[in-house]
Order: sequence, then structure tokens, then C-alpha cells
Amino acid sequence: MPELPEVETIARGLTARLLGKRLLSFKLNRRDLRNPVPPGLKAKLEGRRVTAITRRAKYILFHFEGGGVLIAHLGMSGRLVLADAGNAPAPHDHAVLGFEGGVELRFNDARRFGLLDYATENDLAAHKLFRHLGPEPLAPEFDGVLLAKLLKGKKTSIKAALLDQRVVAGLGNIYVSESLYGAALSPRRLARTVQGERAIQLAQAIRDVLARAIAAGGSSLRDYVQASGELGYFQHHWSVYGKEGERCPRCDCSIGIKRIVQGGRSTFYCAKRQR
DNA sequence: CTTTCGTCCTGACTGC
DNA sequence: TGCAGTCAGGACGAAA
Repeated sequence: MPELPEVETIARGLTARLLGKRLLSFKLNRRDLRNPVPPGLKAKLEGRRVTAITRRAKYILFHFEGGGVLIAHLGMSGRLVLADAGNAPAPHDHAVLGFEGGVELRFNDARRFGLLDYATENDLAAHKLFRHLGPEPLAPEFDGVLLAKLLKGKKTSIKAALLDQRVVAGLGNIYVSESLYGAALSPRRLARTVQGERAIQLAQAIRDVLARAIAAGGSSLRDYVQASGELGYFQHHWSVYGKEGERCPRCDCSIGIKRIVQGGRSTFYCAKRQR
């Protein structure tokens, strides 16, 4: 379930391996991903060099010479795998990008919640996928004042609000739980009550949690790439996510980490610490 | 307008 | 052992 830190780590890892390389072949094995993959990618991308690999929200952007941008989203189960050309293809390799030097990038996604799309550099900001996205939480302009403004008047829970990509871009179920834990805010709290000092603390917690996860990803990236060619799935040390029943790492309460369901999604938190 | 809910998909896991 | 059932999650469109 790649969220912002995993996607950032993948983009950095791919940059190290693919920057400046020319795409020799683009092969699409199936078109019916989350959205239909647009036609004509092969003609638009083949023969071009990669000029940058960046991230926006949970999207990975492959920028090519001439202004074309291949957009990838990994959904739940998506992976980008670097392999030697000639290695046997794996099940669910939906797209295979062959680069000069004999390296292949394979888009593999069993559940097909992921997607591939295309835009030009000029159209990127106005693209359907990006038009309504909220601010990047690691951008300099993201702070408690901006977050308070985004949450003002919202009647949903703070959990649901942070999952909404129009409020903040790139957070998913895991890092929302972790951020709320960091800020000692209850996931049940109404979003509109997170103002002032609470918003400042939440914005800081979001940035801290994400920055730490990216740092952890970066430090494990080299070994992981060498081991398997698969990027971005590194060892995490989450405080509450998936820890139902375990002790809260920061207080002595006996109740432990609770799991509740909000909007059909699990939330993990310490009911004593988070108010 | 805002908010909630159902839907897509399949591997991993649970329980009988 | 085998099989049926449940769960997980991101994003979007429909419904309320």
C-alpha cells in the first residue's frame, strides 16, 4: 500500500537507475487497469530519454524528452520492478519498459487498482488526476495555518479529512493513523475543531512522520534494490498502524492500541493519549 | 455545495 | 487437506 513516503522512495530509486536512459521499447500487456490505459503511449515514448522522475501525491511521474510525462499510480498492490531484459516475465506484469543498457522497468499490479496515464509537461497541473489535489505536505508552504484553513468548517472526522486527497495530497490509511498519533489527536474528532495550536501540531506531526519514513526508505534502498530489484517496500516501524492490542509506545495506559472502523477503513489509535 | 457509500480486484488469511 | 468466506485498500462516481 504505497503512500507518499514509499512513492517518494521509489521515485528516488528509479532516478538513480534510469535518469538519462533512452526508452527503447514500451510493451503494454493489458489495458484494463483502474482506468483504461490511453492508446498511443508506445509511439509517444519510445526513443525518448528520461529527463526526470518525480512524485506528486502518490503518483510517480516519468518525464521524457520532448515534454511527455508517463504517470503511474500503484494503487494497493502495484510495484515497479527493475529487471534484466530477458528475465522471465512475472504474472501481472502489465507494462514493460525496455531501456538502453538492458534494464527493464516492469509495472506489476495483481489487483489492478493502479493506473498508467499520459500528459504533457504543459498540461500536467490541469490534468484530471492532479487538478483537485491539495498541497504537498512536505512543501514549504504547508504549515498549521494552511492546514487550519483547509479543515475549517469540515464536518467529517479528522481521519476522513486527512485521507481526502483534496485536503492534503499523499496521505493514506497508514500515515493518517501515524500522524494523528504523533499529534495526540483523536481520529474521531471533527475536522473543523482542528484549528490554531492543534493544527500547528498536526501539520508538524504529518511532516515528521513522512520525513522519517522517507529517511528510513532511503537508508534501506540500496540494499533492497540489489536484493530484488523491487523498490520502495522497506522495513517500517509504525507506532500504531496494525498494532491493535499492543501497548501504546508513549504512555502507560493499560488499554493499548485500539482499532476502529471509519468510513469502512481501519484506524488505529491510543484512546488515552489521543484526544 | 458537502458528505457518505459502493465499487473495482485478487492474494493472504481465517475458520469450519 | 480443502474450500468457502472475509479482509485489505485508493480513488472516483453515484447517491443522499
